[in-house]
Amino acid sequence: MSEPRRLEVLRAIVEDYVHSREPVGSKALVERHQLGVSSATIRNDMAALEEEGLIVAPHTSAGRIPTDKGYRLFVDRISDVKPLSAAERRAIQTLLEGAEDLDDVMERTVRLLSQLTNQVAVVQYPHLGNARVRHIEFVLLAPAQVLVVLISTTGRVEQRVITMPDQVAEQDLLELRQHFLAALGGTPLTRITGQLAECLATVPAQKRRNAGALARCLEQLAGINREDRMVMAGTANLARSTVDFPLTIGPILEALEEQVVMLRLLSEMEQDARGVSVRIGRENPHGSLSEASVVATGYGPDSSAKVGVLGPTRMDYPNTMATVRAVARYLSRILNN
Amino acid sequence: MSEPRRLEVLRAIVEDYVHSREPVGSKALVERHQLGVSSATIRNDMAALEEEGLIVAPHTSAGRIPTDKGYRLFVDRISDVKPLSAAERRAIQTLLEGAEDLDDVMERTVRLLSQLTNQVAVVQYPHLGNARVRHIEFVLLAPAQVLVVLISTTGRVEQRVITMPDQVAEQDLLELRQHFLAALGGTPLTRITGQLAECLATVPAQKRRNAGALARCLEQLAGINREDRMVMAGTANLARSTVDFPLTIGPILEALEEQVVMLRLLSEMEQDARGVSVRIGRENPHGSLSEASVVATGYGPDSSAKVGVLGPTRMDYPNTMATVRAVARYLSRILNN
DNA sequence: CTTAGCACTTAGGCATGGTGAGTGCTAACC
DNA sequence: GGTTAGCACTCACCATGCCTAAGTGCTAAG
Repeated sequence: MSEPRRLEVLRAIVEDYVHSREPVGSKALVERHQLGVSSATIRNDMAALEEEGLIVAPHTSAGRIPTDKGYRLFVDRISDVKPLSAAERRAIQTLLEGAEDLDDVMERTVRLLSQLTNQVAVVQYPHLGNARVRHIEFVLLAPAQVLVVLISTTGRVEQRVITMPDQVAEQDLLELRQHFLAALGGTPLTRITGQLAECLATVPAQKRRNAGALARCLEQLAGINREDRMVMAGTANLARSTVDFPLTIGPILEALEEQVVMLRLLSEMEQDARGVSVRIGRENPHGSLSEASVVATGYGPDSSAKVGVLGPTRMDYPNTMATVRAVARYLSRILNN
Repeated sequence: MSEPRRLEVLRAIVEDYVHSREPVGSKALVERHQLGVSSATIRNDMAALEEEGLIVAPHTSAGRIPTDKGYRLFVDRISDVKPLSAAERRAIQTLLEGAEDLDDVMERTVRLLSQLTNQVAVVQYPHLGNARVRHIEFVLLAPAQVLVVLISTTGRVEQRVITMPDQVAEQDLLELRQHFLAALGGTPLTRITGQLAECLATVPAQKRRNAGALARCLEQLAGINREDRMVMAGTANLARSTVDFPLTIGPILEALEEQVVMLRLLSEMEQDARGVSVRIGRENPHGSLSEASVVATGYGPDSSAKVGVLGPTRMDYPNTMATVRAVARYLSRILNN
């Protein structure tokens, strides 16, 4: 009972099951694959695979289906990441290059990914990373209303309108802006709190209240960590793929709506050597995802933000992994500009 | 066979069916409601109602369920809009008042609405309405990179970073800004294209290319009509309510993801005298929504942006209508500040 | 180690029959 | 006229039993 053939049998089972959605038996297996042995031999192999917990029979006399562990072995040791077709590459490239701003890029990415994989796609907004303060603007909208704009070195712009405690003149705002900018310019967004305190100390007392309000606002703007935002698309695919066991779609939709759950899950996923990370079925922390798999990878300069898809454990891993990886690469490239 | 009693029977059927999800028969009806007549009489009434197309029997010997037309009559003539409980009112108020910016308000609104109604909630971003240009800012980020900011009188801020065709000095930008602002200040966002053309004509030739780039960008920013954006929550509720007939959930999810479909649907809905608008089953344009109902209403100063929910035709209309209306009112109030 | 053969298990399809809910109709009643 | 009781009739639904096809594990031989 040779080890390599047993793996080959597992691969065949996974591939057939992913394709047909039905338990696959020994006879069907020898018919559809060139294994060079009889069904009886396959049965022996299958018994061994079942012994190892890689496949199970749903009932006494049905074929076998892979377990989570079986998929895991398949993903880790057996499957190759299939290269994408040229057409797919072109589609990704042209679609992403047409994007106008960051929101648009994110939007297009999820749509594209969900269409290419026929699954639910998810993308996390890029990290602030080591972004620093590049510009600050205070714009007087009304006697006591100020638009505060904070621009980081990554090109990210955050803004908010606040109401000032005291009336404020245009000239004052300009001065305050210079003052803050001088103190904060080049400071990492994660560190501006300390600088702001120092900075405030040197402001003349009668402007202190206004300056304090502005400072608090800047602090909040810097704290808006986009990394905890995500975009999603393709939930309709979920309905299609769970048509056989619609019991689980509710919990999965709930988990997806609870973005916190997905975000934690994504950030926990470390990518392996091949550049993608896979969580299969019960490997997922959240119980409601016990029949779902997540394929994700990082993108961007430090690969800290994640992009990926979610689908049934019975998914086409090689293809999905390839697509996710490709999209992440193009995404990184686009964002470098 | 009195007309009022027949309507009473229809009401009873609708209420029971919404509650139990099962066809309701004549006997059960007289037991659960004080109709003062026997089941035989009810049968006669039911036959008449079926004749009018207000109810149907799924098969020969089951109870009756309301048709779309039956729900329509129920909504239009029979049901009252139930007032919300004090607790619900408080919940709405406190939750919405805690919001920080517009995005946050939208987000909280859909979550709240989907939780209160146990359905899918949808809210359209407010219209630009008759917003006018209030401020323009050009911020030099790098030798040829400029952040363009457009602020409207409604407090909306749109921004984008563009790359200039030629190098540009800080001073030039300041002048261009003054120039544009002088020409555009107070112009409705919908009309700035003409003004921009005039304005460009008076720019010195060597600055023309840069000015043109900035003008195009401003035009685009003004054109970003937030009205064609919407936020959605509670898709998981959809799965729960379609647990009986999961066939339709796929198409509905698709329609929801195709935001265009929903947006057109929402904007087509005119609210009636009671301040809410209802589309029932096949009244919806899109075929995939033939088993769904939409309850929506306008909010904001001119009630042009819409907020509403989507659920199965078998929904608790009185409650849903009351909740949608209440949320819309609080939403309008919040946005007035 | 591989294979053929065989006994064994079981899901799923199909016909059968019984049951209960609900109907429509008719004839009597107020 | 509207209302009611009674009754025959219709189906969905369920349980039962039977059969078949698929697939297995095991054993003994190659």
